[in-house]
Amino acid sequence: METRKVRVRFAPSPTGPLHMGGVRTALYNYLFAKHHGGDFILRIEDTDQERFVPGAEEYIIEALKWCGVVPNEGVGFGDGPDAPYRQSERKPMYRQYADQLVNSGHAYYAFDTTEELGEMRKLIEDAGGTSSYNAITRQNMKNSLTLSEDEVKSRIAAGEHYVIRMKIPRNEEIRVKDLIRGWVVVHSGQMDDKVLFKSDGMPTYHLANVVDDYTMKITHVIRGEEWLPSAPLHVLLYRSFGWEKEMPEFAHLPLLLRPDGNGKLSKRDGDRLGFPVFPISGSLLDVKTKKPESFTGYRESGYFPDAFINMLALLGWHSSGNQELYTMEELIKDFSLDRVSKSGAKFDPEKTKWFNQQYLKKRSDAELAAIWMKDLDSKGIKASEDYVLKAVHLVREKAVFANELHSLGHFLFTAPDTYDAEVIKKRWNEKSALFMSALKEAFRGMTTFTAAEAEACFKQVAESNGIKTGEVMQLFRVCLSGAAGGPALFEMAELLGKDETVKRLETAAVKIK
RNA sequence: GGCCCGUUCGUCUAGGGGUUAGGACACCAGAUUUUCAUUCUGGUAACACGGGUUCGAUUCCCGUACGGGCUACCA
Repeated sequence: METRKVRVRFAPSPTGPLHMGGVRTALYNYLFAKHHGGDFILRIEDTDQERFVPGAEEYIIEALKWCGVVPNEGVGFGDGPDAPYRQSERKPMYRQYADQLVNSGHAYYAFDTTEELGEMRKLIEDAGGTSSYNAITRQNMKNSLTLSEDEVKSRIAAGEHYVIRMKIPRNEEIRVKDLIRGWVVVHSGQMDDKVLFKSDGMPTYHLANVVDDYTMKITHVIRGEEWLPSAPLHVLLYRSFGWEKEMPEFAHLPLLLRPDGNGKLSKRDGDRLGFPVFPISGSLLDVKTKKPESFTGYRESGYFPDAFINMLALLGWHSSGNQELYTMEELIKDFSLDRVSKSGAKFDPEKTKWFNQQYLKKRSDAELAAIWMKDLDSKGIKASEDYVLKAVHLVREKAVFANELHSLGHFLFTAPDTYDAEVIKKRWNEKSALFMSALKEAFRGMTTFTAAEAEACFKQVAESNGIKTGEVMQLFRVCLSGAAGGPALFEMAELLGKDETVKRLETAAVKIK
């Protein structure tokens, strides 16, 4: 029965940085589209010029690119048959649809001022009523249902501000079929006459979203659960337009919740608990205060995009098996909306780190070396590719993030200037100092200096000095690296090379007192 | 307040009328490792509650509680 080509859209509004919940919505749309060989469209919903944030759109585009969730049509990704994809650029087309609804009796003009609306709401609230502008209350307001045709005309002619409201039927059950939750039924008496067309000449989300989805031939609307309450209105809109046959299917995704306590995940939680909430770092004006606010991203925190995506995919969706690690191809192959959970998912920063670690393990030495090399460059440290490659090999197993490679192995490039005080206090004495001196001389005399040879030499010197290797092993490590822990000791010595090892032992003998 | 949605280990989840309720993160213990990390092995830990339906409910139904979302000329 469903023969149309699958077309889905991600439709954020440019009011700030796209947060990870939005990325997940985009991802699920993308996976669904690709799974069905369909189209994934990016549409920018900028019908509210008050809340427009410069740069937000660019941020959204860059974020999607970094994540590899790439639309095949839409703002920033090339035009398709339904361009433009920015609602502000589609402005001229909405009015006719609003008029169509007025003419067919599904909508009406309303002239009430903000003050009048406020008064009405207060009255209803005091009386213990529920919804505000509805089949009952609209009879007492200033609109084309209560005013004479002539007065409506003259008000409009006089340039009075007005909006167009949906005329919600008085007594009907509105049924929405949600692919994740099943049928959701709402009584029209509980809905209110939402504004469809604003006095500034722009449509509201409700009108624009339905008109665009219809004209763009969207087959499935996959969006956050916060839209579920307005879904009945959208169904009514399709019906009023006579577009029921073309109405897309709906799927409302469970929300991403904060790790501790309850509630929707927000920027604040990230700041407070120390994890990124956004895909990439940046600074944009706050939609409310209009002041610049900077924020940290997964990219800058050292996460791999595929790890980030893998984690996000599993926050609200799971296949039937026990698989946790998925490539994008596997996600596309396995994804289905009927396996999306109904309940909100608390975000777990710890598991996100684990995902990154898994992906780091999959990276080759060369890939990690390239990242470390950049880091070294920025610090003005010169090193050969071959050397960095070997350094990666030594420290990679300790890393969760590629950007911590340097802190894990900085001593492979720069000699230590401080030494672990605890180890020195415990192990540095006359006897061990003597040993280090003997070791240094023994090393100096070696012609080749492999890890195995260095280790054999170390043991021999220990034996001839009547000292147990356990007593001086860690001390040797501290002399070389300054740190009590680190990579395999003799491997490290081999990489540093004989000369550097001897030199560091000399320096240590002088510096440690 | 009203409406809507939800509820399996601390967290993400699998499962489904009869199961030792499975996996993963985290945590704990042991093994390996000169250290740390890795790896391996093992362990603690869950069907919100109350009624039904049923021979039997964690699974189906209804309530309750709790949680969340929405309730703008915002999306």
